Amino acid sequence: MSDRAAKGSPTLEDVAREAGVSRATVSRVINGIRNVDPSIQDVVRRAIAATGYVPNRAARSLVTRRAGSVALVVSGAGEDDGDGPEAPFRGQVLADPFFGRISSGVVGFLRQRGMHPLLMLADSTDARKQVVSYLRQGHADGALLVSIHARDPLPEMLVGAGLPCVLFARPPQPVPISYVDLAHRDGGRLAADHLVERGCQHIATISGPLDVLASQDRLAGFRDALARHGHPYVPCEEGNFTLESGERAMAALLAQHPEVDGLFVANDLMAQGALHVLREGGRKVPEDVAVVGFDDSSAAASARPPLTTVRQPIEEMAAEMTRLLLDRIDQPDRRLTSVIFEPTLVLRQST
Amino acid sequence: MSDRAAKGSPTLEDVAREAGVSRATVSRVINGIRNVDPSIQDVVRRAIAATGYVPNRAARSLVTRRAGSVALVVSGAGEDDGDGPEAPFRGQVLADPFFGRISSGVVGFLRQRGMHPLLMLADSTDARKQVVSYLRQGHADGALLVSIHARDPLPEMLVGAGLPCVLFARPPQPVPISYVDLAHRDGGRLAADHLVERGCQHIATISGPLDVLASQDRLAGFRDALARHGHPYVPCEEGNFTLESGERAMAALLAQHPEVDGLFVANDLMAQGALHVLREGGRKVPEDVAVVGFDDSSAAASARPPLTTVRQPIEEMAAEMTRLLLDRIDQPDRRLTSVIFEPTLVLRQST
DNA sequence: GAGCGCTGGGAGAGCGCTCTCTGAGTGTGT
DNA sequence: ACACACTCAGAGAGCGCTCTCCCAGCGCTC
Repeated sequence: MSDRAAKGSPTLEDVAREAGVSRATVSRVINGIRNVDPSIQDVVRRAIAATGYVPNRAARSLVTRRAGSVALVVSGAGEDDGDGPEAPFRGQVLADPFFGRISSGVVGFLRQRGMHPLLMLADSTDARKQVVSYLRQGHADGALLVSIHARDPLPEMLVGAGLPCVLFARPPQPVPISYVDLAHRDGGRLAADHLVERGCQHIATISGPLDVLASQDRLAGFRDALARHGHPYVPCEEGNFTLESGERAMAALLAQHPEVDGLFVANDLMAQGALHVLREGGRKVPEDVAVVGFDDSSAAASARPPLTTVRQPIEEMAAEMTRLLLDRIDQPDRRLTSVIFEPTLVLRQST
Repeated sequence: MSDRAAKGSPTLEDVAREAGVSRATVSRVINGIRNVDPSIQDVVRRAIAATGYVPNRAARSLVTRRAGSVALVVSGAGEDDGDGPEAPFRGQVLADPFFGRISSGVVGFLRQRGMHPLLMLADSTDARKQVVSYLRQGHADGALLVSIHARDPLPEMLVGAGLPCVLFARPPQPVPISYVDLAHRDGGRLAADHLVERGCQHIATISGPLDVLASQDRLAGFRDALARHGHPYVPCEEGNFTLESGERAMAALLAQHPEVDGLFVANDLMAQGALHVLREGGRKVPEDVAVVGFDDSSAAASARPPLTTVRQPIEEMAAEMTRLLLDRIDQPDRRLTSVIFEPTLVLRQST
């Protein structure tokens, strides 16, 4: 007790002495490997408890060459660079609940394995380099990558550095990386089927930015389904996923197509903006116009009326992404695998 | 090149050989210590570039006894325990934009020092134990603690384990820990002064849960200021920071005090709920009722009308919290310091 | 010119762990 | 009875780095 206090925390050696066995045996017990006599296991475990031993992570990973942790990297938001280092809060990416739900899923999954993610932001060329070099130092065994926009070079940089890596969402260019994604087309289809079923005759949509794959797919799925239902033409305004852009798009739609009675909006935040404009325009939702959102974010529940919306199982997707990464770290040679999740329709009062 | 590929990544030894100096010298150059001849520094740097050397984090922290990273721990949300481990997504804490803004501030500050936080959730007794043991293994040199509610035992557990630690928000019980906090009373005062100045005569408030220190302080500051302005009595309904509770509280307030023409709500989300109820009740905001929120969250900007609100500089607070922790890690013996931030009033259309 | 401090660099001892190798002890087959 | 396999535990060599010695060289004082 006293000498331990002087020497810092107890080591394997201390436990071994306490238990009257060798370091190797204690190590075996701790890592649960090979055949150790049960009675000796007991003695060792008692010694561990007595000394209050905790394995030293650095020493362990020095020899195993494993960090025992993974990084959660949020990338993008800085295609254009040359940004000053004096902008530490630039980009509210982390404050986006979408990202929060991903963290939730990742943390929830990792903790079951006694792990915790390293949170990193890669929003400029410099930051991306820093991330790669940091990971190469062995701070993490792999990376979970949430990329904000197209043409992000980070996935390739990580693969180039030999780091296991899984993406959230399919990469725009084909890169040999595992990923999880949502069947966005099916989400669009769900919305379309629902609006038709509700009896809407004049259906329009507000899409996300069309350089984003997910936006394209949601729109395509929506249009395809409507075409099958006999609506070959669907008015569409493009937004950029913000509330204001939703308001703008709705106003434009209303001006050009005042007869609209059914609306699909590519995310909940824009849908909330659309609701504002519809209300100001004197349209009742859902009586005059039925509105379907996308994501099932908190904005959907807090909108008035609450939004019917296409739900992405983000937490489950994030958990699966994490599982894929851990698998890959364990077996680097295994074939790449990707998992596509199906969206579901959440019915609320807006339709 | 070829032998390096065979042996994994290059080590100090490799760089030393390439540069024709000793390991120690290379180490000195990398860590920028002591006097190394500039010409030799140059040679070494070239050798580092040539070999593509990256220092091995594990080896380094084994000898320095420093992890070189800190943990961001979100605690609480599980006073009551005995929860099954099968609930990985329980608690949407991480999806809360409030927490997102904290992460943003922390990450933004740390990255300037080439560091990244470890994200941990401590929402049950088991999880808290796991967190402490994980940190004791040396995964991080200290913890940033965001505690969700009162009587969280984690701060004391961490201090007990000898881990440097800084809290976001003042601990309910006096614990010898540094913290950052907002002058919540001043926030309440700002709201009161503003409503009085706007000419409101019948002022009411919706408070947060009154077992939370911040809620108490906001209410007390609000009441004190109103009393000074000659409003000794202020109707108050207690909410729990959710949208629904804001709706409920507003309905109750409206029923008992239909004459209300000024309202202070202890957070933006509840204020948004209040706005819904006011609109349904046919009251115009701000003409009939002026509404002030708290936080300046995204809900404030997306509300209709946009909310006048008391702004917490969360990112700055988080950055300062991080600075305090790093200071403490560097100089463990230094006196505890805490920093209180002043709120500001953000004027929008709701008043 | 002997003694001194001061600077620049090398040698080498670990940090705490894992893991291979070795060897003692215990069955099992013929 | 002996060879052989098999189980279990210890010895010891590192993993890659830092950091404390230690020593060589140089310029200075007296």
